[in-house]
Amino acid sequence: MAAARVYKHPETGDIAIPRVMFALSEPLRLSMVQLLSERGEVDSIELGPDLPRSTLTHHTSLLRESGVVFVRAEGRKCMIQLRRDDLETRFPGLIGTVLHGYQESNPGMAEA
Amino acid sequence: MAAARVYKHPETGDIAIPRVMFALSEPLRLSMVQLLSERGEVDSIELGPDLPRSTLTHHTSLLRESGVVFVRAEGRKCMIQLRRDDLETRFPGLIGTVLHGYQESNPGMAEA
DNA sequence: ATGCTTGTGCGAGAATAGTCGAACGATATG
DNA sequence: CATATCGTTCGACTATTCTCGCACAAGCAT
Repeated sequence: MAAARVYKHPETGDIAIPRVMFALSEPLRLSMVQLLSERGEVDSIELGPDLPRSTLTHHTSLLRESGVVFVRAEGRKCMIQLRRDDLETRFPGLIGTVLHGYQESNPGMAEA
Repeated sequence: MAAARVYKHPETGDIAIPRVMFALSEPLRLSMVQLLSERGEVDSIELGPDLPRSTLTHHTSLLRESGVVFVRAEGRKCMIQLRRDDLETRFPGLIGTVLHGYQESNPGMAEA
């Protein structure tokens, strides 16, 4: 039986640069994307274990709707990963340079 | 004699990626940066000839304070240009891929 | 069946962002 | 000197975003 929760994602061609830029303009979401870049697919709870659940849902929804991440339900979990290939297709090098710039100012985050 | 208006710009090292992403997340500012990319230094009025002047100032100030552009006064004019070299230093390839992505969805803008 | 875990959606409050008119000041022109 | 041009600032209004408590529902364990 299909998962109860099915998530809608924009088609690769419909990913809009202003929305991607906006999604990556908030430090909290930037840190989430940084973590996804390192770890591949994770349970969304790992992106903000101390956040209130509605705050976490708000940000993961924005990342999904902007086309930055894929989300799929796995039982009651919510698995999330970077849409790296689609973002590379549409905006080559964007994620790499943004995360590199991010790590320059937040070097300690990688160990978290 | 020095220009009456002297503009403050962040040092290259102080340009923060979230602020750059934010500056480039608004379609109006994206179109301004697209135009600067093509024409080099221009009178700021060329970025939005039909905009109310306070709206134009609001956006040009945000672009300057985020580190995306250089601004200098020339008499009563306001000359503005992309900080291309500094942005390439800090975030290699960012501007190129963002503007390429922007033009994919707004092909007619180049002739404006 | 009950209890726990986790996500979602609603709604509220606070903060931020976008728009822009009006007033003012500096520069340039007549 | 008067007028025109253009930028800035203030303040107001509207819109959007961020945070998050609460209630509810689905999945899982007991």
